[in-house]
Amino acid sequence: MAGRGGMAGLKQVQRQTGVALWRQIADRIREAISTGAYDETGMVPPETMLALQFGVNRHTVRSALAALAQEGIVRAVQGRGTLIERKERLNFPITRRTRFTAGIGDQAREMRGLLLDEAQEEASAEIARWLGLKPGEQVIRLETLRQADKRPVSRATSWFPAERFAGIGAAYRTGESITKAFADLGLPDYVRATTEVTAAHASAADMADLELTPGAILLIAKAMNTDLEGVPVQYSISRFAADRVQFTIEN
Amino acid sequence: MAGRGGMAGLKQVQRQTGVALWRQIADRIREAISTGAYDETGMVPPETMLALQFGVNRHTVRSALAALAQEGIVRAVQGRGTLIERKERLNFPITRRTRFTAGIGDQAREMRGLLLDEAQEEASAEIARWLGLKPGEQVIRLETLRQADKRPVSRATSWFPAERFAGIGAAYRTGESITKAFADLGLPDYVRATTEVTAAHASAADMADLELTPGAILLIAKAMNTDLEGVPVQYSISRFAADRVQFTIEN
DNA sequence: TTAAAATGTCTATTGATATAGACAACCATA
DNA sequence: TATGGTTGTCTATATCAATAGACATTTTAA
Repeated sequence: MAGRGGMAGLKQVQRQTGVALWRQIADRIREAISTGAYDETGMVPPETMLALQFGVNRHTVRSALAALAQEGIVRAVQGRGTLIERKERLNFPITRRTRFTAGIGDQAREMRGLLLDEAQEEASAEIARWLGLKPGEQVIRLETLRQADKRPVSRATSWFPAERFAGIGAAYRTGESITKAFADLGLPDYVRATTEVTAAHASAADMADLELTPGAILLIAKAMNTDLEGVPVQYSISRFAADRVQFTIEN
Repeated sequence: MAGRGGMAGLKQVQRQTGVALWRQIADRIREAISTGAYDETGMVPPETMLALQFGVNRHTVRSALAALAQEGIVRAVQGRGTLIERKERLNFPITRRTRFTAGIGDQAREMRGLLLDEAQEEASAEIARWLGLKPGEQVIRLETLRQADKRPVSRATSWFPAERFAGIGAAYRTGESITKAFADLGLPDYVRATTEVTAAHASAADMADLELTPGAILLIAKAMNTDLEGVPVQYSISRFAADRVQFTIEN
C-alpha cells in the first residue's frame, strides 16, 4: 500500500485545486474504510490524529467526517470516537454468462430492479451498429435502476430490437430482471458478447438516482448480449457507483 | 445521451459540495470532448454560451477552461474561440492473452515502460494468496510507469515469486515490457487468469506520476497472470488515468 | 471518583471561490 | 473598413473553505 520509496502516504491532499480539502479527505477515508484499513478497531482514527496525518486543521477533518456521516458510512459518538457503519463492496463478475441479479447472488439479501422509463425510438447510428440493425430501425429503450438491499447500485440504459422484444418493458417491470424478461418473451438463454469498461464522474441525473454526491465516480460498463446464435439481443450502458462495486473478469 | 425524460443535461453542476464549480465544469467539458461532442467545429462553445448552459458566471467558465488549457486539452485564441487540442482514448483489451504493450498496439506510435523502483520483500497475506505462496515468502516488487507517445498511461505495482524470477527488474529495465522480461527469464508464454476492475480517486503519488490533477479518476485493474500450467507468475495492481483509456472485455 | 481522551460548539480571521459589470483586444467577414 | 462575435483584463463584492484557539460534553479506564 505504501508509495514508491516505502514512505507512507502522508500529505495526500492538495490545496487550490478546486476540490475542497474536506472532500479530498472524505474520499481518502472512504477508500481506507472500503479496503479494510480500520477493520481492527472498527473505528476511524481520532480527529486530532487524522488532522496531523493529512496536515490540516481538526475542523477540516470534522467537515470530512460530517460528510461521511451524512452518507451513512460512519457515525460519530461523543467521548468514544467515530464508528464505521458499512464497508461492503459488491463483486460483479463479468463472464460469458454475466447476469446482474444472479451475479450479485448471495452478496445481498434483497435485489431489486426498477423500471424508471420506457420508450420506443429510432436506433442511432451507434445503437444500430451494436444491435446489428440499420440506423432508424425501431428499438425499445429501458431506463432501469438496480438496488441491493435498498441501496442503489447501478443505473442502466438498455436498448432492444423493438420487433423481437415488444413488451419487454412490462416484462421487466414484473420480473425486475432482464433475464426473466427475456425468458417471458421466449428467449430462455443469452450470452455476454462484449463489455467495455470506463470510469467517469457522475452526471446530475445519475447522482440523484444513485444517491451520490458531486465528485463521485462511476464505473461504466457498455455491454452487448447475444442469443445462442450470436444475434445481438441487447445493448446496455450501466453506470455503477464505483465505491459500491468491483468487476471481476475471469478468463 | 439525454437523461431520463429526454431533457438535455442542463444544470449539471451543484453548489456547496466541496467541489468547486469551475472544476465540475472542467470535468464535464473534458468528458464532452472525449466523447466527441464538439467534433463538428473542433472548438468548445463560446464562454458566454457555456456560462448560460451551466447556469454560472462567465468568469467561472473561464476558470474551467484555464484548467483545461493547463492540461493541454484546449487552447484559447483571442477573437476566435477555444480550440480542442487532443481527444484520444486508448483501448485496452482484456482477454486471456492480455499484454499491455501488444494490447495498445498501433494506437500509439511509441510505447515505453519505465522501472521506477524495485524491491525484494516478504509477501503479505494478500499477495501470498494471489501468487499461491506462503505469507512471508520472498517476492520481487516492481513499480512501473507505462507511457504511450510520451504520455503517462498507467502506474503499476507488480509482484513476482522471487525465487523463480530473480533479476526480473533488470530484464524489465532493458526490455521495457513484462512479456520480454518473462521471455528473458525462460518463460516464453503466460496467460491472464483473473482481472478485477475498480475505480477511485488518484493518490498524490499517482497524480504526480500520471500527471493528473486532484479529482482525477483512476481505473484500477488488479490482475493475476499464470504460466501455461496455471501456476501464478505475477500479481499486479495497475492504475490507469481514466480519461485516457477504456477496457474492452471480449467473451 | 478522577483523569485522559474523544467528539461537540462557539468566535474570529484569512484566503479561495463565485458573481457582477465594464471595457479592451483581437479575429473573421460582410 | 466597419461590425459582430469572441477572448482578455480589471475592479468590486459576497459567500464558502480553512485555520486558530478556547472550552464544553461525553465516554472509558485507571
